Amino acid sequence: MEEQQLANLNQAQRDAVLKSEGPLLVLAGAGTGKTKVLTSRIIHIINSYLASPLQILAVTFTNKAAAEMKKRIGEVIGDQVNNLWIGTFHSIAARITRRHAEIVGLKNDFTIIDQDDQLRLLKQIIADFNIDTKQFPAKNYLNKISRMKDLGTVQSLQNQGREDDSGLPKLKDIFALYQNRLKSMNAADFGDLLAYNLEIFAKAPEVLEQYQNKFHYVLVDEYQDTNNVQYQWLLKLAAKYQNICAVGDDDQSIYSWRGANIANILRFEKDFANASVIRLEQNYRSTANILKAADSVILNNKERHGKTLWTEAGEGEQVKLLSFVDDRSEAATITETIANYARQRKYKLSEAAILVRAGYQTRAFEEAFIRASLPYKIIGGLKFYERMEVKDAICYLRVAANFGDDLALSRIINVPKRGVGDTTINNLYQKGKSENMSLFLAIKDAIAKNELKGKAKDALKSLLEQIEKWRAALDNSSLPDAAKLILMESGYIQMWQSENTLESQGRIENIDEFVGSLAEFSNITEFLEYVSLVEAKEDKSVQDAVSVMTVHAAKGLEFSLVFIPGLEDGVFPSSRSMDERNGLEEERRLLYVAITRARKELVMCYAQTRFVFGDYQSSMPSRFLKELPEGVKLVESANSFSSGYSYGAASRGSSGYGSAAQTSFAARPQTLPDSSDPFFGKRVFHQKFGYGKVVEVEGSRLGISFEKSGRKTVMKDFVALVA
DNA sequence: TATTGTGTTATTTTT
DNA sequence: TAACACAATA
Repeated sequence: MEEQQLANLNQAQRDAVLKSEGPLLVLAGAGTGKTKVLTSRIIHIINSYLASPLQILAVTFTNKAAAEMKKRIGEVIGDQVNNLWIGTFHSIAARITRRHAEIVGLKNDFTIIDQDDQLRLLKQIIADFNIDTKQFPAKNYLNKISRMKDLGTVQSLQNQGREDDSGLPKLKDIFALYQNRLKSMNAADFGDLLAYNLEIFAKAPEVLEQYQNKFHYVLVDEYQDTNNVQYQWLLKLAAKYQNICAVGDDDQSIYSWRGANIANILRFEKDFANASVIRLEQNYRSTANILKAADSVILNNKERHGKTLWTEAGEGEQVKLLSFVDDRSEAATITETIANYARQRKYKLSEAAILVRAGYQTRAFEEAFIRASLPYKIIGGLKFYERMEVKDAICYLRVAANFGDDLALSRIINVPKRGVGDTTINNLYQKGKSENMSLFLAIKDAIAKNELKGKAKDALKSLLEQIEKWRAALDNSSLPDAAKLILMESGYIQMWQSENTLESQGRIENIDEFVGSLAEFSNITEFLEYVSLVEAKEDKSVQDAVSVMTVHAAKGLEFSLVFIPGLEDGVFPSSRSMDERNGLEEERRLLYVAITRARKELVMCYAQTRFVFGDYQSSMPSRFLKELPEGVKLVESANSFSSGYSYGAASRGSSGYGSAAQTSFAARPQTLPDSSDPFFGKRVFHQKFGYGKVVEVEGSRLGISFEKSGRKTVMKDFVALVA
């Protein structure tokens, strides 16, 4: 059994599995079998009796990754898998916090609030502060507070006499109030879960010791994405046995804006004495050409351990680079290419993916796919439990389950409309605050003391009565039955029914699905824990469809055929990143992630002009394209006039503008501004911008002062000289 | 209180 | 463009 496990591994993988003692960093490149190593390692530890499952801690970032590992391990060791401490950072931290909640001033049934609730709460708090919310939106406070929790800089804010560097007025006070309110609601946000663990460990060393003694082996997935608090947490838990195995890829660190600190993986050997480092460099996913492209891009980064992926697979198809006049022809041609491949049975639709830098780019593809009637799915966006109607429904349940849940109550108090306006709600909220009672009790009190008038009074009175009745329903009937009753009696379903649009019908369907899904839970608490920490199951509605998603969302996935559109300065790399510190390195890693998703074919594209936020923007090809290896050819200068959308025009265009066809874009030497160029100073015509005069020439790029649209930079191939 | 109009502003989002 | 917040109004 043991030998069979090891026989499936290459030398480096085997080394990583067998080196069970002491700190180990496994630098696992894309597609090198990192999950295999993690699972084999755990199986090896158990089967060699180095430790029992209860003594192993394995943390991931996503439920998906945790579930995958659990499944693979379970296939070998059976039910024992359930004794492992395996899960996301947040779920394990929640588990520990619940056990010792009293140490941090919570009850063990505290609720975990999501971003929506966080924002709602912050808005309430900020409202009392006379802050210009235009200049300083609550969102900014939320971001800052989350980041502080990730980075563990909360203490420094509290201890400092002066305000912090964020420029957000009263941040310190608002933060303090925010924490107070959470505490009094017996609630914690995501950042708190980890932070409370550290607080527990600090306040109760015997508790820390208990866990340190318990966990003989600690394993971490995606180590490059850990934030400072997670890092401290791991350091503490692994302190006694020092058997920490961190698996990750510094080249795939793409979440710094969420607090991930790439330094954690870069300085691993300094943090842990006698640490070993093993590199997994044999790639089982992509062709040699794709790996070459990935490597030659990432080589330009300085902040990295350095590794080179290789494969036993052949060269494969050449990586392609396409250029377009605009984003619509880009989308049209990509769509057509995928459709052709599918028709030829070369790739199934589900084997193709379009990876974009930013969400707004998906729209052009959505339109193109609808036009071509090709099945597609946009991955990302709202998750099931985040949809408005589902959240509303959940909040009804939350209020019924817990009258003190102010956040949930304030969400549904006037949905459907009950004639309870902002002023009423605000007054009640103030009353609750000054008399130190929940919103629910404040309303009750106000009704008893006759402090409300007419419409609002009657509406709130009956709402309160209903809520109390619903609590009984929750106690006495099954979860789906209770939910059905609540959503009917509250008038919530009726509200959507009377709207009677396609959209509202969809919402009702979602509500039905939501109610049905409740059957899997035995009580409301169990369900609420599930929604707060576990993402909804995957959308299984469309099977064979092209995937369109952001590069971030594609991490960890693979596709035979990958398109990366929008490779222009300002899109990829994004304009914001270009002036952020270390921004470009992270963008480059992002591109590296995108490239390494491809198994067989990779097509990269850029467009001359792009319709962004209501008007046309012209842009230069991405600076990263210069970093591609020589073999990557601009194979086709594909043009079409967006007005026609015609595929015929696209192919005609490619012969008409063939001058770029044979040029190796990436290999072309950098040229300096050239005033001797034949274009310089000439009057030219551009399809989109009309007539203009060339005022600057840099290689194939022309700076043109257009008569109508002003100064733009465009590629030489897209303008024609006029007499 | 609810509706309508105006202005502002646009990355990435594992829990 | 389109989504959102907020102010002015019915």
